[in-house]
Amino acid sequence: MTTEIAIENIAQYVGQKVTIKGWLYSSTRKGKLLFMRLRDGTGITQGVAFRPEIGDELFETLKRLGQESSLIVTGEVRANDRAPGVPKGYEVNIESAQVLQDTQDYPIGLKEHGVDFLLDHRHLWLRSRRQWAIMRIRATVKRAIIDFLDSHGFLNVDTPIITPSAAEGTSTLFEVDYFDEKAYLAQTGQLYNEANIMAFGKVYCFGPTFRAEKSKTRRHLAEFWMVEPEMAFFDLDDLMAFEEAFVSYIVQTTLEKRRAELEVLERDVSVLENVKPPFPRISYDEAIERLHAIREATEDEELKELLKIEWGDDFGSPHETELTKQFDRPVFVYGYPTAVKAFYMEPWPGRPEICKSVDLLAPEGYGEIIGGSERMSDPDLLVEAIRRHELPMAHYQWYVDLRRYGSVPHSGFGLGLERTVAWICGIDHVRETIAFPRTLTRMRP
RNA sequence: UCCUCAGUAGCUCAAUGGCAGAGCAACCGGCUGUUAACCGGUAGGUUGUUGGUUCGAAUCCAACCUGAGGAGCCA
Repeated sequence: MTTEIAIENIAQYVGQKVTIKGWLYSSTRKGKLLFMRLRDGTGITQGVAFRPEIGDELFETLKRLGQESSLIVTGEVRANDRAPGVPKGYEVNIESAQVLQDTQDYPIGLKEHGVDFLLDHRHLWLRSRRQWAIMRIRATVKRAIIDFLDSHGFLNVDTPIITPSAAEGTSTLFEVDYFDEKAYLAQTGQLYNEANIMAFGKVYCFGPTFRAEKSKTRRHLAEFWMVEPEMAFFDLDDLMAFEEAFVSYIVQTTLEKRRAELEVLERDVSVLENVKPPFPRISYDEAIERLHAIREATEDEELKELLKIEWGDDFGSPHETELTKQFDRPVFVYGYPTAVKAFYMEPWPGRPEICKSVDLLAPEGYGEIIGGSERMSDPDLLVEAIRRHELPMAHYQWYVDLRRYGSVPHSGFGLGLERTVAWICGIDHVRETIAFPRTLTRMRP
């Protein structure tokens, strides 16, 4: 009588006979001894086959199995410090095995490969240890996001993906044919969220979003996931306090639940352990001063050139990177110039040239993971802003209505899932944080 | 759209004007503690494409194709 187990729970079965259904990840032969690393989707463990114990026939069969062959093995679990795996330190002494398919010529070896090759084989690449760890962490981050919001009085309300016009009037969007009318894939659900909060108080949408920008960097995807919470009766200070609690919860939950995966990725978790409130808050004005000082101090001529900035300019990626290097946790930058931000942000009282916006920049060069703001609540100012940005007023009539019927101060933000996961995992490209990335040059597999 | 870099065996790379090579993977054999093992052997090539320079081009030149990194824009 054997128990079918998941490898992630193997520690509970030391001394017991178990069955594992999975795939051969790699194997090493040593004469009469055969070490088989087996994966079942929940972890990796080592199967040990000893020729005199299992007989020549089965030993020969197992010895010749190719990488990624599918099989079912049965044997006793024992603890052994030398055994590798996730979790490590356990192995199964193979007594019997059933081969479902002997795979030969699996394309992805255990040695290093180039990005182009790996992306062409993404459907198989997902099976490798690092990718497996990243996707498990992504699922945990997603779960933490939903749990936090659901337990803080938020209602999950889905927003449309097909929209009639650019919500913010800035990005390039994917065009679709909507029954002979031009429509676009949504780049944000925010405007709809603003309608929803007036009905439900606090809401969030969480889904895929689309940008047709021809961006070709480690921080960009054409299709990515964004969670957008929106809150009625929330000002900019409330917003920052909420965001830091939210991000801290996500990071601490991941640390707690995905230690083994972070270890696979060789992530320095001490950096993540710092991610607790309060986060430093600096104004845009102060950020510009800091950047000028950094620029003065650097000897690097190239960096000096990249860091050129004047009040009123938006930050580029080099600016964000240098700025975040000064802190050991995410940093808020608030009060950006109105001119570089979207039309709907509330003006700063007494300083109309800046607005009540706030971005959260992740440390270690990961850049902006959250963009948010207090939204404009005065109907007349909003109409004026829509005109100033030359947006089609007819499309925004309903949005202005929200300020005509019971307008309240309200705020919200969007958090990019892939950038957040990349930062938590400590990996250098967002394309590895989603199962099938869509980039400027890749739509397959 | 612009800038930079790359393309050679299934994979990762070397060969910079003179016989196209190595490691891994594959195949054959050996080993009772492997961890991307190790040891011996076998097989594996239209050097991204087209044109040019040259006695001779993977190497130099031009155009193109493909990919990567970055800028801009953004999460």
